[in-house]
This record gives sequence, C-alpha cells and structure tokens, in this order.
Amino acid sequence: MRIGELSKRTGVAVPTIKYYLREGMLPPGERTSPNQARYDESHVHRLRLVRALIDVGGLPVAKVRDLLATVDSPSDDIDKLLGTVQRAVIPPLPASGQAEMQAAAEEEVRALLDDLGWHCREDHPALTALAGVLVSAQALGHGTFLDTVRRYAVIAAQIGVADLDYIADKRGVDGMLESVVVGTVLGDTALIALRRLAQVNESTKRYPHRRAGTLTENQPEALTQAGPDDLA
Amino acid sequence: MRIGELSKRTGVAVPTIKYYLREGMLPPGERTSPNQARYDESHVHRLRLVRALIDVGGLPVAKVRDLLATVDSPSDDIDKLLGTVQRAVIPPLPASGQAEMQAAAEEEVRALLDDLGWHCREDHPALTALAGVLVSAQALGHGTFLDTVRRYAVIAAQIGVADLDYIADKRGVDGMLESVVVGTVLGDTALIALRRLAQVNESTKRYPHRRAGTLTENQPEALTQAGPDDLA
DNA sequence: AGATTATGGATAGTGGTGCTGTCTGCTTTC
DNA sequence: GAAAGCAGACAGCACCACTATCCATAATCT
Repeated sequence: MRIGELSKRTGVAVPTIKYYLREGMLPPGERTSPNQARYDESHVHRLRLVRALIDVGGLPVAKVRDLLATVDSPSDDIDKLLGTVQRAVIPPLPASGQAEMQAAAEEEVRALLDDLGWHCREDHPALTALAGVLVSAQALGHGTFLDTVRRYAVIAAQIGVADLDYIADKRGVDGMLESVVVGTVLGDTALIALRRLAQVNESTKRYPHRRAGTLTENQPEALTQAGPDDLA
Repeated sequence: MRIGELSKRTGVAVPTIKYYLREGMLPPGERTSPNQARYDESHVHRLRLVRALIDVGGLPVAKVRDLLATVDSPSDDIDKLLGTVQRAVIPPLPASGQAEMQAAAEEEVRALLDDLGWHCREDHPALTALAGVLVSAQALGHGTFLDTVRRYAVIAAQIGVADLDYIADKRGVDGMLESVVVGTVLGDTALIALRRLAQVNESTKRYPHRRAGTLTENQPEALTQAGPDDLA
C-alpha cells in the first residue's frame, strides 16, 4: 500500500507518518522507484504500536524511538532489551536536590525489599523513583504514606505474577518482546484506571449516603460530617 | 521570609517562583510595602506540593493550577472537589478515531465492573481510559490482554481499600483533601515503581539462571532457551 | 549616609516537543 | 494528457515550562 492508505488505515496524518519515518520510528517502505515506496501490514502494526505508546502510554516520541530501536536489535544483550523497556517507561525524576534525603529514602526502600525477600539491582530506576516519592511525601508531612507503600508492595507482588504470566504465554522472541512493551506500557495505564474505579467503588461502599452513579446538588457540609465522599 | 529564602528552602529558582505566582498556583505573599511581600511556611508547603505534583507526579503545570484552584475553594461542591482530583490525573486520551471500537470496549468494561459488583458513573474518565487501552491492545493483536486486565481489577480492589484507609485517617477537610491529592498522584508513581520491582523479582524467581543483582556478559541465546529474562 | 544587594512587577526570549505546511520534481491513475 | 498522489527537504508553528532582562523601589551592609 502507499502512504495515503497507511494513513487511512491507522488514522495518522500523512505528514506525521513522514515525520515518524524521518525519526526512524517506522522502517522505510520498500522502494518501487527512486521516489516511491510501498508499505505493508508490518507498517500498519508498527504505526499502531507507536500511537499506542504515545497516546495510551503517554511516552514522549524520543522514548518510543529508543525503545523500538532497542527492540529491533534482538541480536543484542537480552538484559539490555528488557531493561530498556523498564527504563523507557520510568522517567528519571528531576533530581530533588535533597541528596541525603534521597539516599536515606533509598535505604528505606532497600529495607522494604529485604523484608519482602525481593531482589533487584542496587540502582534500579524504580527504586530511585520510589525513594523520590517517599522524599516528597515526607517533605509534605505525609511520612505515614510509607505504610501505604508497604501495603502497595504486597499488592504489587500479585501484579508482577500476572505480568509474567502474560509474557510467558507468548511464543517467540518477537512476540515476547512486544508483550513486554505492550504489557508494561498499556498495563500501567490500565492499572491506574482500575485504581480510580476501585477508589470510587470503595468510597461508595464506605460512604453510601449518596447514590452511586449521580452527581447531586451541593452538600459542602457532607465532608465534615461523613468523611470522604464518593469520588464518582 | 522573602522570596530568596523561599527559593533556598525549596530549591525552586526565584524566576520560577515568580512564574508560579503569576499563574496563581502560589498565593501572593503578604504585602509589607507597595512592592515588597513576605512569605511564610504555608508558601513553603504549597511550593513543595506544586513541585511534587510536577516532578514526581508528572502533571503539567496547567493541571496543577486547576487542581489547586479547586482544592482551594472548599465551599464548593465536594463531588466536584474530589472528582477534579481524579480528572486532573487521568489525561483524557486523544480520541482514537475508532468510535465504535471504543464504544464496544466501554461496554466490555462496564460488563467487567458489573461482574465485580463495582458501581461508578457511566462516563467516568477512568472507564474511558481503560476502554482505550483495550482498543489499542486489540488493534495490536493483544486481545488476550483483557484477561490480564481482569486479574488487575481484582488486585486493584485491594489498592482502593488501602487508598481509602489512608484518606480516612486524616482529620479535617484540608488534611483529607491534601491526602487525596498526595495519595492519588504520589500513589500512582509509587505503584508503578513497585510494579517494576515486582516484575524484576518475579522474573528472577521464575528464571533464576542468572544471578539477581547483576548484569552479566552477553547471552543473547538465553531468551529462546529459557523464556523471559530477569528485568533487572 | 552611601554602596551593595535583593525585590516585585512587567515583558520578552529560550529551548524543547510534536507535529504541520509548503515546495519541487517525479509517478501513478484516470 | 490532465489530475492526483508521492518522496524528500525544509521551514514554520503552537504549546509548554521556564529564564532573562529591565526598572524602580526596598532592605541590608559598612
């Protein structure tokens, strides 16, 4: 197919496709003449993947480029391949400037992982990110948030099991690699959305003084009387 | 204190603080003369909150502004207050163009919520977002991802309980509102980080052919032999 | 008291991101 | 043969989150 059809099939504007080609996120089409090219289903799929990572996953274009470049070179070290997926989707948090706070929090996280019997590299970006959360929470007077994080950790273990199950199903290197990408990026978005819905549900369960499913008239005093309201 | 000290206390550059003042994210200081102002601890706290939402939570400045503006008007409808927090942190996904696919996926999500006995508004943004994930997954040939989402949902219920527990602890409207903001935004980041660590842990547990905690030399053939590798 | 430094307010500029528009010379389709 | 589509190059644009500069005034140091 030609670029126009590729555009129609995917809903991506032609100039945008050209931009992705320039950026190397989409492999060039097969040449049919010095200035004509033909595209196939693999381009449709790749383009959908790119849009999913950008729109649904919220990744910046540059991250998508790096991610796909790494995935496209399966001759490379597999650690690097899979590690890159994780690194790409954890934006390194802009150094808080509180180096000692950060270091202390990282120690706390390592202790937490020890308690759980979890093992990972000393400098995994997720560890740094989590420590950053704790530093911020502390600075905001929410030191008790650490207890919630501990509860999260137990829950997260179940997520890890579901995630690895999903990947294990897949046959072939390419399929697995794409499952890691899709599962990680779309999974993040799905989990966050489900968290919101769970909060709404839990809230209406605890504070059923207002019907679920509707917004009612103003009752600003409800908060002080009844605690948190439904989040719907 | 004056703006310079506020800057030192928080690590935010003076021009940036001025910018936040202009944008109304930080209330103006108390006037001491026509062109001098004094700031206090509340400004330090607010500034830290703003930076946490931007740096740790990854929210755009405009969202933070809206979020804080709503939180700052507690005379308003409480539904709006809490709903705004959720709406602010779920970026509305850029319409996929596949209206019918999206509608079908939303039906699927509603069915899922029904199965779980969850209740929420028909048009909650998280519902739309989750449906968007399913549409993308389907388009990428990952229709089975729905099964993983079902497993996520059960797990998310536990997160909802932890979240509401965290909020319920707080005393006073302001404290609770800030807990919702902090818990939701920092909680997202914490959960995603823990998910990564759980994936690494689960991976090393299943495929222990390489020691946890280290990157070893190239073994590109490991993948085809042994399945997914450790993600560390 | 005088010099230095900091401040509030206003306006303009910067660098990055993610496209979008326009042009040219070709090719395909009608 | 005319109209539409295409590849490739390049310029431009809108938005975002700051950052820099300037000025007149105020605070601080000596």
